[in-house]
Amino acid sequence: MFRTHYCGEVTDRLVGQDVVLSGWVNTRRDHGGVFFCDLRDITGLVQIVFRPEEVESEDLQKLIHSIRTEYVLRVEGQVCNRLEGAVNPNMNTGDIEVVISNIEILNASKPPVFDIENSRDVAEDVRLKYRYLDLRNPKMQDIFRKRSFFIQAVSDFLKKERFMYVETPILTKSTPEGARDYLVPSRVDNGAFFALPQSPQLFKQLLMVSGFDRYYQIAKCFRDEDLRADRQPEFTQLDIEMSFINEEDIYDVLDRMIKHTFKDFGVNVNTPIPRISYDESMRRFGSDAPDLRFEMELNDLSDIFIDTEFKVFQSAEVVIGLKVNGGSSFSRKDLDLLIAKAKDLGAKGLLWGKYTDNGLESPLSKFEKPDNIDKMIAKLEMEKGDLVLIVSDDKELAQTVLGAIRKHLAKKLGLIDDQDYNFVWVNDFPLLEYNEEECRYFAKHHPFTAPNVSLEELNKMSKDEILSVKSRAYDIVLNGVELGGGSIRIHNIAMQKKVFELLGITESEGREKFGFLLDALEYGTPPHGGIALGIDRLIMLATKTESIRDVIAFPKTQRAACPLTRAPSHVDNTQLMELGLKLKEKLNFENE
RNA sequence: GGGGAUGUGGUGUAGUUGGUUAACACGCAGCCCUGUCAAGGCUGAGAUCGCGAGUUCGAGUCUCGUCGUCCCCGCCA
Repeated sequence: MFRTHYCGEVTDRLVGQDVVLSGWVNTRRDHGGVFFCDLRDITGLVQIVFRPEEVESEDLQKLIHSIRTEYVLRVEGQVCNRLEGAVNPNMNTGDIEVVISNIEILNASKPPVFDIENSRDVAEDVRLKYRYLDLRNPKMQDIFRKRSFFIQAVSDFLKKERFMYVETPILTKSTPEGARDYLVPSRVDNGAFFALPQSPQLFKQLLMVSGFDRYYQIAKCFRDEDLRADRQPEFTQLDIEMSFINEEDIYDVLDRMIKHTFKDFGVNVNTPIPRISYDESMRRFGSDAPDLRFEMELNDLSDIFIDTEFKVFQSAEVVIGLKVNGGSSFSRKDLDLLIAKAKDLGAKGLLWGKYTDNGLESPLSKFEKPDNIDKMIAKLEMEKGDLVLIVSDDKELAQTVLGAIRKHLAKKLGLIDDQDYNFVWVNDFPLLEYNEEECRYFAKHHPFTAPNVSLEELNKMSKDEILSVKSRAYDIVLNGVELGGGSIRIHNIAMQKKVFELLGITESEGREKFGFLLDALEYGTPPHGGIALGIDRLIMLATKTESIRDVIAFPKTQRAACPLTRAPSHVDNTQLMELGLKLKEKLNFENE
């Protein structure tokens, strides 16, 4: 028997009892005679004491002094109250200790590459190379415990709501829209490739066609795009789909699910979760994932400057201002940094104005009528000491740039209460967006999202009118981070064909890429819709971690590699030949 | 593809305007030590400063290139 109790659960109620514990040596304090050791397992630490006078065997004494950090031990002993003055209030089990009668080294350990307790301060590539050591850190284990509890709470909730868990293929078909696919070559059909799913989107729709009614899955998804602090090529979604529902049913189930599951994080979520339209969110917050934990809204100043003689304003679609309370204390350098940031985000520039006792100190004063400046100050309700930041540009760009600056400043100025969990639904997205580079329309969500107009209406519309059509898509946003999104799907073949047409997907292309879906739509597809939540991001927010890598047990580095396994790796030619593959010769510029 | 940051014993850091034996803490090894919990004391080992080239009498320090890691833009929901 390896244990009767877990280390962190040895309490003063067990005083006098004999226990068996197993775990790792967290720290050891060897006094030559008496020997202390904090033994660690998944539940925490407990101090074990070895007193030489209580053990006769000299071999055992030798063994004890050979114990090193991270050795794996099995100990037998008696739970005792600690001696007077020896209680450790910083330890959960600090009022007791286990006095050892026997000890067994189950396994030795090389000295750990880094200090387990402080592993989070170690360079990340080292942590990832020795991830199994990094994950011994209790803070890391706590993250994964929360992650696990969340998944279990979700499953419990969805079970009660009559959802069925179904697994969908990992080896599937490459589809044109969306992110770059990860490809897997077929051995049986050389030259053909599977793709790893970017999401189980089409399969869950097919399950609705099958009459499964309500489906969910903890689904691994793969997207071969560049990584970020909150983006991994392989990530996990909570994928949900429901039949015979509309948006309200989605909002209802998700509101209750989020409330239920966030209880585990000690967070009370007020429901119903408020909703905001895409247009309003862009207008007020400059983002389709607004952070509502603080105010500081964007303000459209276009009408004030309608008669401007300032060329920059004349040529722009909109003039948008962002008032920063107390911002006139910003230094020239602060402002330069903001200007650089704005330009980095694609703005042509960023104007500023400090409202002080001398009026508005601003580069704008040279060019703009005093009257207009006064109107702006009035509209923004500026007070002495405030700052205004102005971007004039195309509408979406100006909004996005100021939206990013808004978030940046809120962080910098400490406007955000980090105990706050602010959920919001964003809906009424445009159905389509125009891509300038490829000169065609793309689905804002994906090509299977239902428009919120009927097919008859859609057929009657001009190109311009169609651009203003909204979709039945929705995103759930937490603290300015898009947690997930979904939509009511198209369940009618004619509508699906129409949307493909709008997207420039030809009849034959649609048939080739999505033929199975088009077929299915003709066999009695129920109205349906769903949503997918990014589990990794959700756990990041719930555990207040800065990096998605902290909530994934074995994550990839920015170059999409795994320092632990050294994947991806080269394979030998036999393997390639079986797959009908040959590597392109590497170009060699040795003799320059 | 672009911009930025960074790389010094096992780990975390220091290293002044280029100057000779690269410092400190933790860890590690040996010895001592019976109440510690960052145990303590003594002794010791361990880095040619990511790699390559260059400038220089002399490079951890300057220049260029390269590789890794991280952040951001593009890309991606």
